[in-house]
Amino acid sequence: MYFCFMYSFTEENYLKAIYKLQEQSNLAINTNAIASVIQTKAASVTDMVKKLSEKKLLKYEKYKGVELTQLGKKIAIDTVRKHRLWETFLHKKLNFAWDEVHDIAEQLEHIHSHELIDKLDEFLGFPSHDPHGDPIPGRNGVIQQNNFILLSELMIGEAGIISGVVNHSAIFLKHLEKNDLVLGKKLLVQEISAFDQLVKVLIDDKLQQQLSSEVVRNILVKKLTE
Amino acid sequence: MYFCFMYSFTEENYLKAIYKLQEQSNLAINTNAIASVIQTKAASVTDMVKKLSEKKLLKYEKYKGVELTQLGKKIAIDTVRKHRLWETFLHKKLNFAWDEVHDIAEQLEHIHSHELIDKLDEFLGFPSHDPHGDPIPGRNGVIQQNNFILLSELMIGEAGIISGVVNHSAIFLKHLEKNDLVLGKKLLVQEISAFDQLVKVLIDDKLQQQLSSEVVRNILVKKLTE
DNA sequence: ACATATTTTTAGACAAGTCTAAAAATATTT
DNA sequence: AAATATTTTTAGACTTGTCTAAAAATATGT
Repeated sequence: MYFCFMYSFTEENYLKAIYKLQEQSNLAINTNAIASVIQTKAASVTDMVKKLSEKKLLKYEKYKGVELTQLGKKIAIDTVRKHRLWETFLHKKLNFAWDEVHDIAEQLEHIHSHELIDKLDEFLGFPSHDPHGDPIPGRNGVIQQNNFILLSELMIGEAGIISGVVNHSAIFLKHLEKNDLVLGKKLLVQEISAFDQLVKVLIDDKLQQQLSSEVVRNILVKKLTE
Repeated sequence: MYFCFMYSFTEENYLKAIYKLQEQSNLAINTNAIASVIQTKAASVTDMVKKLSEKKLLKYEKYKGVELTQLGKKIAIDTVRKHRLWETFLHKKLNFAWDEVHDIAEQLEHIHSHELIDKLDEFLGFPSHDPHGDPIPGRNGVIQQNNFILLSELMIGEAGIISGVVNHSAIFLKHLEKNDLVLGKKLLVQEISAFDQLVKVLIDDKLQQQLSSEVVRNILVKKLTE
């Protein structure tokens, strides 16, 4: 069992941001990248990173970038778990739209109580994914990896179930919702225009629709194999 | 509609504390009283009270004490509303015991989202009271006053329904729960010892029990009139 | 390899909120 | 009404987290 200190709102946000960057690529994580995720300045990141390093939450070498320690990663994943469970609560129980849950969950994820989050998990029926299709880490910190692929990777004649999104912005999510492109829908790729790359899909074997390449590059599907 | 600034965690706590003191008595609210509720020092209270005064949340005259403005009172009541709704959620939906909900609700009450709190209210079925029997302010800020009386005020032969508590400490609440003295139970006063003031009550027409004067002075009941 | 551009860090300042210790005001006692 | 006790405020310092502007280090172009 790791020592259960209490980390601040800000510390948790830095750890979450660094974790996110670490998952996204194997490149060294530099100050500017963190600053852009956190919406702050590089100088502030340097200060904070030094403090986190002293607390053994990450390894930091001047001018070389940072890397989370086991402990830092555990806190980050814990915060992601809380975020995604709260998002699920807001969507499933309080009927918030999937584009409205993120900002409120950003606040809720910093409530400190292991018991609370475990009881919330149970109340929600131990959900495996949040409203955007992202996997919810277990209380042991294990994240079940998705094997979703981009809708843009499907060939003509192939089908998939909408299972997640790459772009999480409210404007994109609202756009999908308006076009009936929500989690669980079945999509069959019928045609890809050689001229403008528009993709003609059949939604749930009923409705035909044209999707822009911007859209198909941001939808994740579980490929159906007949 | 009042101007919807964002108040800090700390500001909300000060306003809540002052509101609580204002409800408890009509005496001027002095720095030390606030310090003791907030668990801080009088000097810190002076500093904060000046800032709140500049923000028009309260009226402050040096050495004379403070008084909430309309706006300050509105924020305070709003915070109480959030606190009690979250307590209700934790108890009713997540099955926390009534002595466990306070500390978590102290954190949750500072989440900023009117939409969240209104949807939570709806999800809970617009509850009128929290798990300790305290009334939940409406979204308009109106608090329905209870007409509960102390169990110690009942005469021999009179009966009441347990409807609230005066002492909110976890140790007292745990004690009540262990003795089956929870909200909704019917109590009939059968005997009051002239010697040691122990009160013999009949719980739900079944179980007889002796209650200390410390206990009967901290239970609120709705008097039953036959 | 040298000059230039970019990134990162340092230095010093600021805001919120807290503290201790001392000074000022108020309250109480005689 | 003077002396004492209590309460409240001020002054200056500290912490967390942020910022700007300048300095130092690293990366890039030719």
